[in-house]
Amino acid sequence: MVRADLEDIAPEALEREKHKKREGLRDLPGDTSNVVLRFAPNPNGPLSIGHSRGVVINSGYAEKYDGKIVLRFDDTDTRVKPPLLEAYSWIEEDFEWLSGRGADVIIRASERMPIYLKQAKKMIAEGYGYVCRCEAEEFRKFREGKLDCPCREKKISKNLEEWAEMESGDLVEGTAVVRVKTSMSLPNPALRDWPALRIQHSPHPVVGEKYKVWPLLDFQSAVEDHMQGVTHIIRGKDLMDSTRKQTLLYEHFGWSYPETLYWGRVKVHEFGGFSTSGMSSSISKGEYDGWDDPRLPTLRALRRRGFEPQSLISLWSEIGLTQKDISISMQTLEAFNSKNIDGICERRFFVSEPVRIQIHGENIPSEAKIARHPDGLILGMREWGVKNSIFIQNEDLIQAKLRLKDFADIEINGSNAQIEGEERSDNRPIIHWLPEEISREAKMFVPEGEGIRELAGMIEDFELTIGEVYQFERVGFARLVKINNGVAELVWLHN
RNA sequence: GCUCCUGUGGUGUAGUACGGUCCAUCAUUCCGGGUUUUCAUCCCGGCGACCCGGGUUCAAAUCCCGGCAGGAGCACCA
Repeated sequence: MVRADLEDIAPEALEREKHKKREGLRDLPGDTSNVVLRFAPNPNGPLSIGHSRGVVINSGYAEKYDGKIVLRFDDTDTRVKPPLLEAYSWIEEDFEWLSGRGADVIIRASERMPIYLKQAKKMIAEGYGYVCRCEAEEFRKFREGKLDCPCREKKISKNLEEWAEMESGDLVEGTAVVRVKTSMSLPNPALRDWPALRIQHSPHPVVGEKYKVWPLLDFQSAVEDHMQGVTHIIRGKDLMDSTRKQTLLYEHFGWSYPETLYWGRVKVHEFGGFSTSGMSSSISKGEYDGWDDPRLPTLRALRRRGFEPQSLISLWSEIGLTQKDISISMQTLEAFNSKNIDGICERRFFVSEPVRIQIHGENIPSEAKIARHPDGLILGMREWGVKNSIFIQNEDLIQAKLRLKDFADIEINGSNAQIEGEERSDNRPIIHWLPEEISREAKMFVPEGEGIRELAGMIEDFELTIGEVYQFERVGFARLVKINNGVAELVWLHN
């Protein structure tokens, strides 16, 4: 009835935008007039592909709302995940490479300790925090049984006294912790009097032995987000309870908690269980060459192989911000990358497992010209001098009649090839090849399972630039990383 | 055990707040074809999905209830 009326009055009102996929990032909730976002990694290694989601999504929103982004190093643990001094600048570089710009504000939690310590003392003084002397195991029982820990009822003055002992270093590690006094009867056990600061006497790589008490993530992060005026927190949904814990703290301090969004767990099919600390120890054991080893899921490795930052941006934008736990494949990233680089990569030949053959014929052309790029996106030709001796791939040798790309039709007999004509005369297979004079020894490193396969071959020695990604025709994309004793070293990218 | 999150083709995603026009979008993979002196790029076509069971309703991917499955937190890690 209503619908029938509408059809008369305003038929366009019934038109619904269907069959359309939403483009770009979903709108941010809340006040978006002055967006401040943050990206907060632990500086215990360079950024990995997993971190890249945070960089891409946060920078995407910063751009969308003309907001600011804070890069904060959460380096308040010297024991379990100790900071790596070099990692701070690595991360800044990785961030800039990926987002195309530096962060608006860069801070290290370790440099902001006075603020956290002051806030902790305030919390204790106001009776919202207390020094708990229970052992971890002991407290676990109280938490599980919804029982108050005896330390909970201590007088504020006593708590402040013990806090002073913690700060001064008089208390040894493990003998005291500052807890936020929420409630022990909360249905969610994670929120019951959660720990905010603990004693750590081991030196910090940045500030040394200056501090004896260090905040845990939930406390440090909560305080710092407020100090920086963060309006929107985008974090993994494994940190949902952090939001709940921190909200309780904010309520106590009379602050208002930022809008919070979450993403789910991401697994990259090709990279099973890599953790920053795991990679770190594998590298020091010599199992990998370094953080940019092509088998590693670090941004440095992807960069070294030849991935463009735009490809990561496309990937994460396509995935968007969802709370689903997902499992993605490098194939998807590679598809984006192929599209991004195909038009800008010069073509070259790489003859793997080369076989030398002699070419014979009446009038062998003395030179060959092959386009730098087949679609003319890059102008110009690769020009070679040609004599009798050439290399072709061992696997191409089995064919009898072949065409040497952009050169001549041939027929192979043993290790000799007869030229049948320069023009293409039929649709015999076309292979890539190299005159001996233009060939340079090369090694291509192809990650394969746990190891790296070293593919020996000859690379076309025509205007090679170190650091450049080339598309090797009929082979795939690879990056020229160096020329070592005359041997070109290539790192495989993808097909 | 307690608390929480998520379930749309092989993978990822749109649609779900306001139920219909959704025989369900787009990307990627895969399959087939076209262009191409690369097994690249590009173009065309195809296969393929609403976790299950009830309920409400003329009508459910969408609302309700109950299952099931996957993931996370309950660290003196981040």
